Amino acid sequence: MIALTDANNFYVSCERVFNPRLEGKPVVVLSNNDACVVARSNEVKALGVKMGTPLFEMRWSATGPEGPSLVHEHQTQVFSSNYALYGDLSRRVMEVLGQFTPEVEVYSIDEAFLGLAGLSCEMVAHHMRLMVKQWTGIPVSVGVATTKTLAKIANHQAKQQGGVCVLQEPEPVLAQLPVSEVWGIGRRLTQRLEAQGITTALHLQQADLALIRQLLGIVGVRTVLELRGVACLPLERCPQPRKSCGVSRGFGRPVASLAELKQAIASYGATAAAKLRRDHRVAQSLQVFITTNRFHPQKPQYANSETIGLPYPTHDTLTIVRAALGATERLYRPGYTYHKAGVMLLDLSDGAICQGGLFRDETRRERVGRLMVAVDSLNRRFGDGTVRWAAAGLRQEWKMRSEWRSSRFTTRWDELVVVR
DNA sequence: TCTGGGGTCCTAGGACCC
DNA sequence: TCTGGGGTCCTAGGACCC
Repeated sequence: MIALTDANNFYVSCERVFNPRLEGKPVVVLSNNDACVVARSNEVKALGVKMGTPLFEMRWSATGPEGPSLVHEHQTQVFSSNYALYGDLSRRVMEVLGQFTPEVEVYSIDEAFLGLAGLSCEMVAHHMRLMVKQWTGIPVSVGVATTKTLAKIANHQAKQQGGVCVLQEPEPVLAQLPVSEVWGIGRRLTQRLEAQGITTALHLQQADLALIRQLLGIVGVRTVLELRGVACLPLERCPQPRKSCGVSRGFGRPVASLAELKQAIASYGATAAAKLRRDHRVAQSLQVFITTNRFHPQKPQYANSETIGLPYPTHDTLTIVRAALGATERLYRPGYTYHKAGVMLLDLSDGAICQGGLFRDETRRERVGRLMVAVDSLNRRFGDGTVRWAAAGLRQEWKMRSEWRSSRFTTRWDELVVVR
């Protein structure tokens, strides 16, 4: 049997751990740039606010721009996202789960698959829920079934039944479940299936495999088999090393000048390079993209990207940022207001395996390597941003909005919770 | 005024090889 | 008259997930 644990309204729950006054109140957490709702407390879900709703729409009202604001009328508590906090609490939740079995696959920031072979499912599921809540403050739901896809559905059930569901006989549940709720069936595939009269998970489970192969490809066939209890997706205990690593952001205000665009790209490139070093990976190429705001079609639109090969696989900020800035100069067109930009590092490989370059300056490589180690350790010890790159600018007026971020209670000495 | 970010996998088509 | 078959690699686009 496989369990899927999934935290309830995870980001909202993280905020409540350090601010119990939020309990029972409507709470939302916003995406980057304070743009969209990405986590909702049950109270907010009950108000009919959809996942992904832009904040400005919530500030209008449920009925349109003229009505009373959902935020004000219901005293909704609004938070900017605080990934330092959520990431750390996620790590703690996973650590607790790891005490029940070594068979843990961390699937996302708030979900894990667990192999329960040889364990008493019902008992373990309840115990896990209790321990995670007691030791981290985070409420989780646990679904158990014979395959990952069915465990997802069991978890969906658990959320409506007090937190635990062991799915022995899936069929009655599948009959009630819209096909769009099945893991792996998104918006487009739902349309394709519905056109064939396949509207419930049970229809999908019983569909003809040849038809599914044609309609949804090999991935869809796996989904159908998984619904039938044939495991096609193994538990992945060791995360596969990343193949790409990107950093992109929308700007806090429109950016028109090349100088500011280059600051942003330098900043994102430096962040991406630091991630690479943390993972002990190196990149062989990179891509830079810039774009105007597609939500303002009446304004002139421009979006473009450039992919560049690096002279040798590297994770050094100087090489990466220099290459990214060169691309930015070639991509830039005056006369537009830019809204978003990003740097993606591609063709990643293991940094421990280093292919020397025929014309590579080994002395410089070693010196730059030592510089990176120094910068990383200072930032690790004293907090991100302690040492920054001048190319990223000092004032950074383009920086994303983050007006309502709570403290980083668990990862910054100067932001510890205060008890009066 | 205000509309997220970071990933993965699969497929089809083109270029190229023998 | 008649123009193969089998394979790899790369890329872009489309789909999905949280």
